[in-house]
Amino acid sequence: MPQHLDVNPNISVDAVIFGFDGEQLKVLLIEEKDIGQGLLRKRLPGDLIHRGEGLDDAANRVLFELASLKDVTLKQFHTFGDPGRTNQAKDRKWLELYRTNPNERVITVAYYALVKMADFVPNPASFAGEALWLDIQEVPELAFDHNEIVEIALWKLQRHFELNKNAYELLPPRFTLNQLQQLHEAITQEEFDKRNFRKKVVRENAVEATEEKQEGVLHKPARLYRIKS
Amino acid sequence: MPQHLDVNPNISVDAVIFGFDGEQLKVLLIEEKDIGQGLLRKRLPGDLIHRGEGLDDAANRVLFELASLKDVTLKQFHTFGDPGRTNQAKDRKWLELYRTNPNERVITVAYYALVKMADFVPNPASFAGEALWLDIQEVPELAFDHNEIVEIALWKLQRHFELNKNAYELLPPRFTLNQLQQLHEAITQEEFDKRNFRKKVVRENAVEATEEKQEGVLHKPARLYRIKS
DNA sequence: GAAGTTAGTGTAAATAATACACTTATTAAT
DNA sequence: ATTAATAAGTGTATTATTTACACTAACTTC
Repeated sequence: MPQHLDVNPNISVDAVIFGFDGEQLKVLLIEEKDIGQGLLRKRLPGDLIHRGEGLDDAANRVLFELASLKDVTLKQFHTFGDPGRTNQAKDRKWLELYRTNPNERVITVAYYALVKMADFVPNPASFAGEALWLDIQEVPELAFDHNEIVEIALWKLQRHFELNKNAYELLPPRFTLNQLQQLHEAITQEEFDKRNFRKKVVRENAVEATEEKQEGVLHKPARLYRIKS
Repeated sequence: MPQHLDVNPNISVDAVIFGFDGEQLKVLLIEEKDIGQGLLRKRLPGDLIHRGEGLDDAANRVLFELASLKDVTLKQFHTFGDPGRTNQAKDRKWLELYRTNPNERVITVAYYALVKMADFVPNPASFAGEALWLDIQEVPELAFDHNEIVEIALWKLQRHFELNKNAYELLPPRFTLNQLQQLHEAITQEEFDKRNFRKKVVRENAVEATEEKQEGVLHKPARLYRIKS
């Protein structure tokens, strides 16, 4: 992470990117390269903002730089500003290595987004390390307060998911109603009745059936649906 | 507004405080003293944060300093960080007078809260100016991007009002069902049917009738209710 | 053709939402 | 005392939404 001269040392942005692999809700993390200091930790994609850079712009820039993701609809959901949030012992070494002033207090404006996992092309040659998807259930200890940020992002996502029609971001262009249901279940952490779920989908009138069917499955193939334009 | 040495010049907090007078939703604004420079403008209560001060703490401090309000449940709702948000011509003079570095870019973390208007004791002797309630419909042009901040605060309030059971913050300890209805109408900007509204209130089971009645009204007096403990 | 697997479908009951009009209790004026 | 004015308080029928629940159909592999 090169240090720009025109960086604002007190303000960063972080992004919690959710993906869905058909079964589990995933979150995109950056695993830093081991630079021979016993430093190998995972964190959210994020960085200090530049002077004169808008917050949304910074979030989009960072996401592109660290994960080659573009044109993602990011939603700002909370700003984390506890004065001790970057003062834990586990983060000390990293700060000393990468920050010109490791004691500077940093607040971070956090965003979340839903993306189709297929849109994400991992970029292992990045200077910052490797980006990877992890199951939301299996997120290890992260840098700084990033575990808390993920938790709150998930909570906000669950809270706003019904209203938020861009849920389809997470699905391929053609999908089965079961995939749609599994997505809802993965996000809300609830189970729904198949028939009732389908009734609701029909009522909401946002998807339409195609003539296509699943192929290569070892059971009755499901009809494929798409989003109504 | 005295300038502390230990201020963070890039980060502020602002608070949108909603009150209800029985008819209209109000917002609490600070009207600055005319210091003989043709400067007499209204703004939200807010200020730069101190170094090492948490965001929530800063919001509570500012609210106490500017409006003597204490123990208010503040909800952080958005962070405004457009690089041009403090660069409008209308704000130039003020920045030059009050800020050691008027060109510094400032992001602001915004909070909102609902308060009983009776809890607010105006504090006209404040160095910063006078605090006053204005109808949400009649908010004039404010400093910086504060009109936008009020608008978004209102939108969030409307969005989260149903869920948010602390609506009763805005009512006196004993209230009529009509007052409760008017409050809902003031916030949602919709009208409800009296009978249906009462049915819903009964279903939600959050209030109970007392033996007391309104006094001194020139019509059938309404029964007074209170929040169930 | 049998076994295994997921797809796909309907109905009844309970709850919630909506639309709508008259009587009652109080005060002020005569 | 009577009346006028005002907001309080109350019920019912209709429609929409939510919930609970079990069997047959289509495809693959052996």
